[in-house]
Formats: sequence, C-alpha cells, structure tokens
Amino acid sequence: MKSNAAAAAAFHEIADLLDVLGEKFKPEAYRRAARSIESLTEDLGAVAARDQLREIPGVGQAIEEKIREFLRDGTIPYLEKLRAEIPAGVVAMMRVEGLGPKTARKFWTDLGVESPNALLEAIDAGRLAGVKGFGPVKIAKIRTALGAAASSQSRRPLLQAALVAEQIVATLKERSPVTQIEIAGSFRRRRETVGDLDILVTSSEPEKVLDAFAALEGATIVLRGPTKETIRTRDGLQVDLRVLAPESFGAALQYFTGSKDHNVATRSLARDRGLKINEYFVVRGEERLPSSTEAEIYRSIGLPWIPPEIREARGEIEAARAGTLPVLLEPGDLVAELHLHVRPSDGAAELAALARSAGDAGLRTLGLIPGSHEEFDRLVAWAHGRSSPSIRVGWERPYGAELPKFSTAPAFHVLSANGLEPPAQADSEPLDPGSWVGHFGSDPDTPAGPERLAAWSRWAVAAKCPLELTPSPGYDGLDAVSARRLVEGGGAVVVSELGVGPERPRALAVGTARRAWITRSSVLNAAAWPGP
DNA sequence: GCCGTTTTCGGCCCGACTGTTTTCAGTCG
Repeated sequence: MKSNAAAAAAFHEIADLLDVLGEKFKPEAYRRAARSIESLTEDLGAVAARDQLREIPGVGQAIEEKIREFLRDGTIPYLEKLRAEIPAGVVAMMRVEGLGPKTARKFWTDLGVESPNALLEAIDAGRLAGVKGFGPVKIAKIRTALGAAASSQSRRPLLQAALVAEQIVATLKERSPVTQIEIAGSFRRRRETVGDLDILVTSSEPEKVLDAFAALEGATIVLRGPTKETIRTRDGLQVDLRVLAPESFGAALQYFTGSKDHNVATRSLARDRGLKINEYFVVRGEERLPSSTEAEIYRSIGLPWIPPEIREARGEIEAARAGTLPVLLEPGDLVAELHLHVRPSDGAAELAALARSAGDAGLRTLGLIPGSHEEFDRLVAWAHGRSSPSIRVGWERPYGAELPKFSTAPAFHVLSANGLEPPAQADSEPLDPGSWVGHFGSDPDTPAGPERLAAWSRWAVAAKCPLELTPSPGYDGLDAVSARRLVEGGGAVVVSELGVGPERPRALAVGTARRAWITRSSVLNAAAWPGP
C-alpha cells in the first residue's frame, strides 16, 4: 500500500519511536510532515513525479528521501531500523494516560518492562515500589490507566462528540453563571473524529462554573485547579473546561482552536511584527493589545478572521494575507435537503409535519426516500402539487444494483457504496441523472479509510458524479480531505444533514464542507449551483 | 529534521497541573 495515509502512518510511527529515544525536536518534525501528507489533496506519487515533494510543508531533504524510498519500495529502512531497536510495546506504554516517553523509556531500560501488560505484572509483583519518582498515588494511577487503556477508545466520531457537547453546554448555561461559552479544539474545526472537548467560558463567578462542571451527571473529575478542570464522561470522553477573563477570551479561543500547525504559522507572523501571541493576550513589549475576540487577534497580525474549519495550515494563512479566503458554504445556502428517509409508519400528519419543519428551516425542496415500492407510490401521490417546500421522491440502492421498475422515475438516486471500492473504470456504470454516491463505510460504526475515500473522489471527478457529505464524515459521508480533492478536480457534492427538525442546526455536514474549502458553487443542493 | 522579507545556524510555545522531590520533573494540551 503506497497511499498518502500509509506514508503518513509510517512517519507518525517514526515520530513515536524517536519519542521513546528521547529525541527532542525530530518527533515533531516527522509529525508535522505526516500531518501535511494526510491533508494532501493529491497522491504523493504524483507530487514526487513532478519533483515537488519539498513544497509540502515540513518536508525537507531527509524526509523527501524517505518518501521516495517509501514510494519505491513500500518501506523505509530508517523505520525498520527503529522498529528493530525498540519493542512495539514500549510505544504502547507511552500511550497510556499519564505516561509519556520518559516514563515508558525508564520502565523499558531500568526494569526491562516492554509492554502495558508487562507493566501491569510488574506493578502487581511490587517491582515499582521504591523506584525513584513513583510513589503509591502515582502507581495506583498508572494501574487504573492501564485498565482503562484497554477499554476506552481514543477518538470518536464528530457526531457522537457533538451530542455530548450540546448536552454539556446546555447544562452549564442552565446551571451556572457562564457569560460566554464556546467549544474550541478539533471539534470547532469539525474534524472527522474528536479526541476530547475543550470548553472555554467566561464568568464573574468561576467557582460556580467549576462546581457545575464537576457535578455533571456521570462525570469523573480527572483534575481541578483554579482556572482549569478536566472530567471524563461516563463513556470515557475527556472534557476540559477553562475559565477565562473576558479580555482574554479571543486569545484563548484562537489558541485552543488550533490547529497546532495553524498556530505555529500565526505566531510566526506575530513575531515578524514584533508581537507575541499567547493563550491570554497579544503582547507588544509590555503592552497588552485587545484580545477579547478572535477578530482582534487576527487583526493584530494583519489578517482577516479565518474560519475555524480551515485552520489547518493548508493555505489559509496565505489566502487570508492575499485577501482571497473563500466564501465558505453557510447552513443558509442549502435550499434542499435531499436525504430524508421516511418510516413506513409515517402517515399524512407526520409527512405534513416534516414538510413544515423543512419550510421553517428555509428549505425550498425536500427529498424523501421511501423504504419500499408501495411507499414510493404513496409518497409520489402525496407529494404531487405540493410546494414550499416542493417534495421530490428518490430512491436509495447499493451502488451497481439494478433500479427496480417504477411507474414514475425517482427524482434522485442515492447510491450506497457500502464499504466497496469504486469501479476501476469511471464509465463502467451508466448513471441515472440525479445520482450521487454516499454511505462509504460498510456499516455505521466502521469508517471508510482515507484510501477508499480518496479512491471514490478520484473516481467521482472522472465519472462526473457528485458525492455526499453527511454529519458523519468518514463514516457514511465523505471526509474533508477527499471532498477538497473532489471539488479541486471540478467535482460537486451533495450536502445532507439527514434531518430537518431540531438536529438540523448542528450543521455538521456543512462543517465538513467548510473544512474542505467548499463554496456554494460546488454544492448540488445550494442556491447557486448551476443546475444538473 | 525543518526552516529563514531580521538567521544557512540556532531556534523549535509554554503555562497549568500533579505527585513527590524540599525546588522539580513529567505530562498534557
């Protein structure tokens, strides 16, 4: 496998192994290159063929050579050497909560402990007692973390995190004196998966907010200081809360939204202007510049405000500087929801309510998908002549499956990839007009990997077939990197929030579209789309 | 290992928090 994702994985692994060796700056250098490669909208092989690997941020001479080795042989000798030197379990130990490279290395070299399991045995055998730096509290914590490491997943799908986030924000607003509240981090950037939630608040009574946060149902307190508190929810999601002074809110929001690479770039711009940006203020010498809003932070470095979804150091700083930031898709740009499944039990009253919600949400067209032939006919009859919104009845079937005979042709076709790879030939399958492909994962819990999504977007460019974005990027819908690849190639997307009721304001599918630098002109169901 | 409209060498974010250590090291974000 010589995909971008596989190359990135190799560099991430090199970084982890170098961490164990105690290298100070190399791991970050390899990680930076890995992140750049992950967000590349082109195949690494194509970039190498043009001899432009060095243009990838974070790729210099040494990493360019390793990329070429990888593309040629599928392996990197340097990585092989490191693997031979360091047991894989030591990296796994480093991953355990509260353990880092120093500790993992110490256990390995001083105690001969080479894996999390071996560490557990060593603790039970009392071999950690008396080791310098490891008191009873720390040992107990490690023991707990070892138990948790096996069961808790690290990152979870965006949608799942959104449900938790909404709940927590609503509760804090209701039960504590918060003035401003915002979720920062990768959730705000609408990454496909979220590792933790970073909640920022301002309040005149911080203690009360911290208390309310600690009292959230099912919460376990991980740590609590005067300005910062961390809990773990019942299902294992870590949530950080930071209480800030209002004059620092913009600086903190910018700082904790990231991404890391974006912040490195903004800080370097600040340095060029004789400024420093930290999580509290923009500082010129001793002077604190206004830092209560993000716009002020960006203004101080001569930039317009940059939408959080594209803060990934993938050209947004340059675009902001040149005044060419894209006008990203907004929820209000969507004039149609084209992916709404109708339940067999939905009678005329329920359908009318759906239509009303859609109209209330500002939609001009609602696309309904029945589950059976009979329902199809019933819906077509019901939909006839309706307007504001007008109703279209479509059909969903696995990609490649034959379309059943209908008395009236479906208005649109959702073709489910269902975990399959795209056909090798773009034109192997004649597509009905009004077709697009979605459901890339094999089931709701299994995401399609970046390789498969990239393959579908390559296919879609050639086949001139739109692909679907949903609230579960990488799972049922396209991820942002592949979506950007698709529209850069001239392709289009259908943005489906999969609902018209209260869940619609979440706009997670729109978030993914924004992350992919998508403007409304590439969106089939947005106002400005030139038409099929 | 990467990077450079102040540097091709010398930087690379740094503050909060915890446990243990009596002044700090490690982790985390």
